[in-house]
Amino acid sequence: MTEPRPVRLPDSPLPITPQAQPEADPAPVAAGLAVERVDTSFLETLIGYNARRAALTIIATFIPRMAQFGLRPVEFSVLTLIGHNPGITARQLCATLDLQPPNLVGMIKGLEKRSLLEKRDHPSDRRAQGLHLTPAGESQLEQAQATALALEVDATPRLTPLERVTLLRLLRKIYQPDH
Amino acid sequence: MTEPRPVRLPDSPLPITPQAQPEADPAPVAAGLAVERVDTSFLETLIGYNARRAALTIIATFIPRMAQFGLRPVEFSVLTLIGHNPGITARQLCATLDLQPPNLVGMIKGLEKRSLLEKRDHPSDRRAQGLHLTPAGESQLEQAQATALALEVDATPRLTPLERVTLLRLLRKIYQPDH
DNA sequence: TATTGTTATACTCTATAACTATA
DNA sequence: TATAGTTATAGAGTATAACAATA
Repeated sequence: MTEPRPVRLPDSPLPITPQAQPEADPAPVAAGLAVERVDTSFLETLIGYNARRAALTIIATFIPRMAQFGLRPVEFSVLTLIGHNPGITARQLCATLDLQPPNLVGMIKGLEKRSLLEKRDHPSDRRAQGLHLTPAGESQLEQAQATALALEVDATPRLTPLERVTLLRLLRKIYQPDH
Repeated sequence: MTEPRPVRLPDSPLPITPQAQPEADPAPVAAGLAVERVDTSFLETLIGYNARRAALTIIATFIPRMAQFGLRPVEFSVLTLIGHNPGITARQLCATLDLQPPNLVGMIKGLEKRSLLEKRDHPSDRRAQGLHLTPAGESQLEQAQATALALEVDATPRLTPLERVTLLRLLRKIYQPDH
């Protein structure tokens, strides 16, 4: 077995500088030295890694604060889109939020059972149903949206208003390829 | 039942401009009009929503390209950290990547069975084990890292190099509160 | 023939409780 | 008493196949 060797890449965009390694020991220690500070420099060069970590951080604040409304992240998105788009269909929700139709069925059913939304006949397609908020749903959504705006700022306290705008613009460029 | 009313917030950071609504109809249509273009303006003001959508977009490219190495996103992160931090413990991996220890056990076991990493005695704590890549693991990791760097650029074609640097910096400010 | 909504189902991911060996 | 690693298990999230009604 060879001496543990830090991985290096030829084209790394940032210098990869691992911990100082133990010099060759006269009495070789099979286990090596303990790691004191974890080097995360390579992962931090990856947008996917950083975006995922940031999203999970905000969601970790979102979930407990939205629990008062009984809304999980995707349920909040669904309710928001119905509120701003009365008569939207399940198919349109799936396309907009990148959901699989079977996974939306139970969600709609639950929100309907809680009297937050209702299905109506679609005006031109008898296969489809238009989704509409009830007055209770609209009231709930208004409070939930205010909570969402406030918690986002609380969850990202180190971002300035300008940085927020910049960040939103760059993130949209990733998942909206044709805008 | 009242006329469908678009939700408005007093303090919305961006103007919320829903679709033009149907004027009051002399013969009231219970179902309303169909939605033509979905208004997502409110969700697009939320960093959490945009970060999640962007992360999922990149991961959707990551998964099929990393399948050739049999590495899923978290497995790639684990292998990377072990490669750059020989002797790191499971506890340190969990703390760094925000994983639950029980969820790491099977992953380590699988990577060990594939001879990509090995456990060694920890030099000072007999409860813990130091994790090290095998030569096969290091080789695999080098190729996987090169693939990860390339696919990120492919998955975010509309970002300039400067925008990438800016985005990484802002995302890190979210999930690294004390840097 | 294609699409909307649906059911059933399976697979992955994540979280909690409880245990052991050691610090 | 606290911590590192582990087991078992439950829940949430996500994916595919197949179907009825309608386009």
